[in-house]
Amino acid sequence: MTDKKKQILAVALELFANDGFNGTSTSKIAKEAGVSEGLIFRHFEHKNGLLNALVQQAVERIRLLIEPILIETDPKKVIQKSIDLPFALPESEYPFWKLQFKLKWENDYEQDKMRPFIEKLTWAFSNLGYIQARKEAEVLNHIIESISIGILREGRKSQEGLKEFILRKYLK
Amino acid sequence: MTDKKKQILAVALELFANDGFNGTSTSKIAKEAGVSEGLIFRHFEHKNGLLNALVQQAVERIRLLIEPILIETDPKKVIQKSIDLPFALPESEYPFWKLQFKLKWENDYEQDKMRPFIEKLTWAFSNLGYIQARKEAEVLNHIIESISIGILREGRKSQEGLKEFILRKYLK
DNA sequence: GTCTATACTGCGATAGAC
DNA sequence: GTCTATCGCAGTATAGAC
Repeated sequence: MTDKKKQILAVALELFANDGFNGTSTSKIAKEAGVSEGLIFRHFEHKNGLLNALVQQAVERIRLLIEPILIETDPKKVIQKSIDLPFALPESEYPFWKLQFKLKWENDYEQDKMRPFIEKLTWAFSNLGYIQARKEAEVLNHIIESISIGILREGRKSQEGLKEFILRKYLK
Repeated sequence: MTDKKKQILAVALELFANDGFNGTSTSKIAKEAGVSEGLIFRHFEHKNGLLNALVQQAVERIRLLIEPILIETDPKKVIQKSIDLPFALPESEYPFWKLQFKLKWENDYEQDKMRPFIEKLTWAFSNLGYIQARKEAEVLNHIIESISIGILREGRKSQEGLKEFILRKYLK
């Protein structure tokens, strides 16, 4: 992957996240990336190719993000790390995750990338003696998702107070 | 409001929810609504006027939706009705709420329409003896938001099992 | 640079309500 | 006879994909 290609993707990501796919023109991407518009089509064929590449990246990034949780063997740590997840996102990656959350509303977006994460949470709750471990996991996953959305939309600070509160709720 | 005007709004809602604002052309709206394109502009001035009208409707619908909760005087019923909220949405209104959730990602969308709802939840938890009533309310609000999203994306059934579970969690 | 899509305008015409 | 809601369609200007 050449530098210019990376640069195009980075700019496309930022613009798609802010203005939406249809709200972003290829010419604007080219200008902001400091490349000719033609180069975009050389690398990605059509505008949609840009989006596809970005979605592909998402699969890998999600995997990396939840991997430390999946290999954790202490159930309490699983839960603690899970709650920490949205707060640990580097701010530089906010546009990336913003785009993913927006894309979830598109009909052809493959859902369920978080399935193994929920399984692991279920395992953790089960291990801690919760009867309805699966539901407990789903609820916590809901909380984490919604907090993530809050952070991406209004910044980490808007949610920070909740972290300790939830940790205590689950790990007392 | 004439029938055709209503029809235009209904179609615009559906298309905006599915294909996004920028992804929907006024000519397509006109065709699907069975009206001339000119009529759209006669009634709404510009394409954005359509969106404004839809957002205006949202304010009112949200008010109607949470009103029964706001006037409730029994704290347990407040919580019970709140949890029931996303499950009680008529399926015919799903596109409407879908659009609202999508719009939340736009920069100029006025957030915080749910503020009074959170206040009421806080009041309820406070009344039930919870120490950190405010945080408790925020967490439940997160759960309800995320469940709503799940229902809008994957249907009511995908979340139904959680309802009883959460009710019991909070009202036992 | 080319070509298409799209927001928006303008206007003549019709049919029904009062 | 006027007013209002509508149609149908020609036309302009611009943006945007390629």
